[in-house]
Amino acid sequence: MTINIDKKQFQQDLIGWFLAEKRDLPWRRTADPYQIWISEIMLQQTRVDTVIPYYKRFVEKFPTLHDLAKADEQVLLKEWEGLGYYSRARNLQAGVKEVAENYGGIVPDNRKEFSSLKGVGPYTAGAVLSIAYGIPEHAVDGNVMRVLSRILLIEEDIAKPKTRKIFEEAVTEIISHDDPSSFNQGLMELGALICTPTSPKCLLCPVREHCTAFHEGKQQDLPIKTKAKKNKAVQYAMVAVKSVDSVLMEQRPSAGLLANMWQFPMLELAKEVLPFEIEEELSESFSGRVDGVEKITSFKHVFSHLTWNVDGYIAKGENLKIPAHMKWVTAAELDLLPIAGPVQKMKTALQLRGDV
DNA sequence: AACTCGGGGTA
DNA sequence: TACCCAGAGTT
Repeated sequence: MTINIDKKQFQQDLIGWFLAEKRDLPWRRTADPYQIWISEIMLQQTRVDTVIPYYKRFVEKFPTLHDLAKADEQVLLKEWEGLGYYSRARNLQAGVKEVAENYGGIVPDNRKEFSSLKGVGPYTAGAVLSIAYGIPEHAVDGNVMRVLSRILLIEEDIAKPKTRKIFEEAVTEIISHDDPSSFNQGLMELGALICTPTSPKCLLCPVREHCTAFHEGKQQDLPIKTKAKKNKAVQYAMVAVKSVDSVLMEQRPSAGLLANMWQFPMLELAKEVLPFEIEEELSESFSGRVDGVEKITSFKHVFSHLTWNVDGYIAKGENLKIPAHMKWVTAAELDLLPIAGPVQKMKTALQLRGDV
């Protein structure tokens, strides 16, 4: 594509603004490629304000690459609990382990090697390489596509995968080779603070004079993005089966939604059911006796692509034959298991009743 | 290319 | 509600 801006002047205006106005974020206080890597993984599809406390706890718990490489996965997932997209945590550890074993513990400083690691895609590779190593690599995220779609008046649909390549080529063309880190971060900072999705603050924009959309009054119409399809709903029963001093928990499969996270045993339901039907279903699946089933709560949990409608039950179980992915835990042990949002809602309901 | 994968802030 | 967020992996 043809780029009709004054590159040098644009770089100077953008970087000058960034250096003067950048937010004081915890990952901007380190030069450690490992810690910058962590921040970029956490920031995927996740807001800065959400990440900050997780990042601080995480680097305190796993200060070096080797600390994370040797960490227990349950402990790792517990640190990630509530942040979402849990495969990020497991992929990050897989990548870190590979660096420890195959790269002498040194994070690779080139795109080919670094982006071969688990969880490191085109954006994260460019972000870490430019920020940690000062290498002029593109780092195109949602902010960058929005900002550049306006500045360069790019009207391709940013929801389409191949559109990202257009922006990568554009960044490669205009990136500063003197300060690639500030250039890439400047584009993202601009997207976060000034060139926002709705109501961009053009009158405060340091690169307004370079912006084609602003000159043509089209900043509100960009970027072009087609709509995502909406999600589906699924009905579940979530059952806290209690014995004398423990409750039954099950671990989810190692792949798919909430992989390896724990939950109270769940039954997918075709329709609304009565408590005695829950009782029959559970007694049969455990070849034992489950009784006293009582509904204690009901809630909805919305994921990005599906919705869980959950009825929460409590029950008593004796002499159950439980499968390998389940175990009985005490209240103290329960607090150590990584659980996702819907399970946390159930746990809270149980705690309010004094049941766990 | 389309789908999967969380959770929360915001208009 | 619907959209968006410092995206990547799988199919």
